Amino acid sequence: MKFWSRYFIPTLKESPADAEIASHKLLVRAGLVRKLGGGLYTFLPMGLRAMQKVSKICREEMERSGAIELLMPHIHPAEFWADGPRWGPVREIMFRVDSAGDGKRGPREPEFVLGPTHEEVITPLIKSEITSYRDLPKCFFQIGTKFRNEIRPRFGLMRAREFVMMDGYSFDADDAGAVKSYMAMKDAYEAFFKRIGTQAIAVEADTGVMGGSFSHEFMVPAEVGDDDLFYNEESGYAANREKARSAIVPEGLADPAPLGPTEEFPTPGAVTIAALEAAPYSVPADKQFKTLVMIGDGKPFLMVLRGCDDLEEAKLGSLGFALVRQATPEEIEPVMGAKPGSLGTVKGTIKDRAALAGIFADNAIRLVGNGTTGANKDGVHIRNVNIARDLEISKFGDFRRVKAGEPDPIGGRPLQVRRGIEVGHIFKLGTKYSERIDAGYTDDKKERHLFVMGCYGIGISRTLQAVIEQSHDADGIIWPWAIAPFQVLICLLDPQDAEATLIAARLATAAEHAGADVLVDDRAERPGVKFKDADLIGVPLRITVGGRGIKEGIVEMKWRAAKEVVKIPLNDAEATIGQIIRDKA
RNA sequence: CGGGGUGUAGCUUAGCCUGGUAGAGCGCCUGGUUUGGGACCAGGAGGUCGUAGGUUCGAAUCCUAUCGCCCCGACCA
Repeated sequence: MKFWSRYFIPTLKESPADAEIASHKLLVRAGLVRKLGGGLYTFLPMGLRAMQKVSKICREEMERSGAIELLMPHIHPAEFWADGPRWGPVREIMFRVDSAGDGKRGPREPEFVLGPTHEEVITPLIKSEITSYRDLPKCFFQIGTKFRNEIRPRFGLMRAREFVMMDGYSFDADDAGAVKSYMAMKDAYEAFFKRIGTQAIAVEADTGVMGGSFSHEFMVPAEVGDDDLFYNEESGYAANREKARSAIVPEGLADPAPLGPTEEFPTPGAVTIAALEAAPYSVPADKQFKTLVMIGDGKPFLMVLRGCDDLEEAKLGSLGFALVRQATPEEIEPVMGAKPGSLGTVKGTIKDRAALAGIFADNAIRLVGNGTTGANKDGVHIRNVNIARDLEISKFGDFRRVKAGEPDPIGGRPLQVRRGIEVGHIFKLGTKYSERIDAGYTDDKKERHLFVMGCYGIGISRTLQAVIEQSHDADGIIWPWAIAPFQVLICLLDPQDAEATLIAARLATAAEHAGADVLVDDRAERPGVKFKDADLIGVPLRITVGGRGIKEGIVEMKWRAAKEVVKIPLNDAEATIGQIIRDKA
């Protein structure tokens, strides 16, 4: 039980100028956090209480799934990272630590780094400690601070430089075991998000820098999210933008019959899809071939899409290039023979075909018959272009960005789209990390195998903010019961009145015995101030004890999420409130 | 890192264009009146106007540099 007058809940009437989104404003206004610097936040008592509850539930669900908690150092010797598979892409976000502190030691390469994640630390550990199949499978996790020098910290705790994360790592003897571990984590995640009272959707995701064979992101739907998720509730399909597919190309689609021979026609100045759609050309975007020149590991390649489609760059990962970017106009002309706007892939029109690493095409262009594309001569296009007869494609694949309303790949139902906040991610890594340092075990036939790994993360501090983003109104936070810093607020309107104070104390004790965390607002403030603050800090259950009610022989009970006030007779208020709390927990 | 914005009291900000004693609201302190949805009156404390140069008789205001912060992009829990 805490008394507000002796506790520390610095609430603010106005939002800080640097907060943009509702949850960020409320974190500060409700006295949960204060900013130290960009992406660096102090957790004030209320924020810490909420976060500790999130951590506790996370820990319980991880342990229930069989995972084992440990704690690894935040400071890593740099050699654990140097030359590893992720050193290139990840080093930019790693904080470097100079142990001497005088700038003289290791100025070129850091001696230590602050851990952004722990694959590089746990894999060597397990390599030396687990050598037999008898000790597998194992799944470890920890909950602690992570450091990432984000290029652009954003939205308070949403993308911070220092944040609290649960990270887990599974080690299995074979692929089937790894899939089992992965599914166990998926279940644990779902249980966790359910318990903290938030809606999180598991979506298929791109593996990105982590590598690995497949992964799911857990997204909290919110307008301010940084990712789009495509889903259909009936079919159960859900994927993020990078990964989302749609069934717009029917199975066994026959190529349309050619109308006639290809034919060049002049299109002076028409260098965009839109320009060709307009008069006098009037070629619909979905009858155009769009040819993009990309550079993969220094070598140009072509990507052909429908005019109406956009390239999803994350999907280029399947082509096997380490680094992909768009080509510059200067790079394009010598290869293609024309400037962007008149490019195409009709056989024989590319100036320097040998320079290309490949000509790739999105499956959806198979919907285009008798289409139009650039002639690789400035100001000239070609019509009546048909894929099989006229184009040279080295590989088809799914490279386009899906659009809302397209049929989902499972049942063909329309895809819906929402913004979401990524709060958790699970990866089936395979042997990427174990292979690098030869981490493995011996099986019952004395044969050596590599560990098959998985890794798992939940952004604890980010989840806290995502919950607020999802659960608030114009007056403040509406905490889910399970993670509220306090579940019950005894709003003592007359702290100078002995009778009221006594009643408040009795109710607070009863609530506490029933299992709730109780805050008593005993401040010498006017009722209006107390009610406004109560709404702002979002305590789920408010009990108001005041002179007016006492005269009437009642106290008032109000749920933060509800409108109506319930009057409870004084004589059995303790029992009633205790029962309500026990029912809730 | 590219583009845009912004820095004035603990917080929110006006003043800047057109240079001339730095102003308000909230919060805080004192006294009084109030007391069921952010009270009122009176008095008070609190500011090297981000920092460093420059222009000028004179700079919060104009110029240059620099730093911090915020927003959009690529990346992530």
